[in-house]
Amino acid sequence: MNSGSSRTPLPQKLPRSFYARPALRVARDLLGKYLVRKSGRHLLVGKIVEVEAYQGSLDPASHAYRGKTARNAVMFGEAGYLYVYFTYGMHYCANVVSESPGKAGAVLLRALEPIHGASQMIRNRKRNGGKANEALLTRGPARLCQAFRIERRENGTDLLGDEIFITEGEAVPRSLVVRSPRIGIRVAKEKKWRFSLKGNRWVSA
DNA sequence: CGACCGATTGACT
DNA sequence: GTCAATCGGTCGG
Repeated sequence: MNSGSSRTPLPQKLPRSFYARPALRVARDLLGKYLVRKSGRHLLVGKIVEVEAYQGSLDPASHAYRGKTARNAVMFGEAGYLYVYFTYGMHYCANVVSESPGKAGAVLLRALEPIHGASQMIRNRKRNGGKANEALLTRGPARLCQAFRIERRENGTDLLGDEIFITEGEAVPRSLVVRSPRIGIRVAKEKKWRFSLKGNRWVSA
C-alpha cells in the first residue's frame, strides 16, 4: 500500500466496507478520520471534526428524497464515492456516499481541522476569492471545499482512488462525540443527525 | 417557460 | 442580528 520511498507513510485508506453502512453509523465513525487530497506535489490533510448524515428516501432534507436525478445520481451508486453539489449559485459542498446502491445515504463534510498543507489551503481559498481568515479555513462545508479545491469535477470521485481519500486518523472516545440537529435545513429539524467533536475550535457552530 | 429557493458565506445596519 | 450574491434544480402553469 505504501509506495516504497515514503518516509512518513499515511495510514491505510478506509475500505469500501466502511462506507457501505447506514449513514448515521458512517457519520459518527468519520469523526477523527483524515481527509486526504493529493494533487501534484501538494498534500492536503484535514481531520474530520463535524459531519451530518442524510438518509436518502427516508429523509425529507436529503437531495435524494424525491428519487434519482442527474444531479444526485452519485448518491444512488456504490458507497465510498464523493457526492459534490453546487448551491446558492456559488458554493460547493462535499458528501461521502454511504449505504448500499439504491439507498442513497450520504454524509456531509461540514468542518475539518487542518493537519497538513494549511498554507496551500490558504492559497486555494484566496484563489477562489475567499478571505484570508485562517480561523475559518476549513470551518463550514463550502469553505472546506474551497480549501481542498473540491468543485464540480470532483463529483463522483472514488474515495478508494489515489486523488481524494480518507484514512484512519485519531481515535475518538464516545465522550467527545456531540449529536445535534443539522444546520441550515427547513425540514426534519428535530433529527439529531449532526455529529461533531466536543470543544474542537474548527467545528462550525 | 417563469418563479421560487437552497445541506452557505461574507458584508454590514 | 439582517441581508445580498448568484445560478441550477425543481415545480407549477
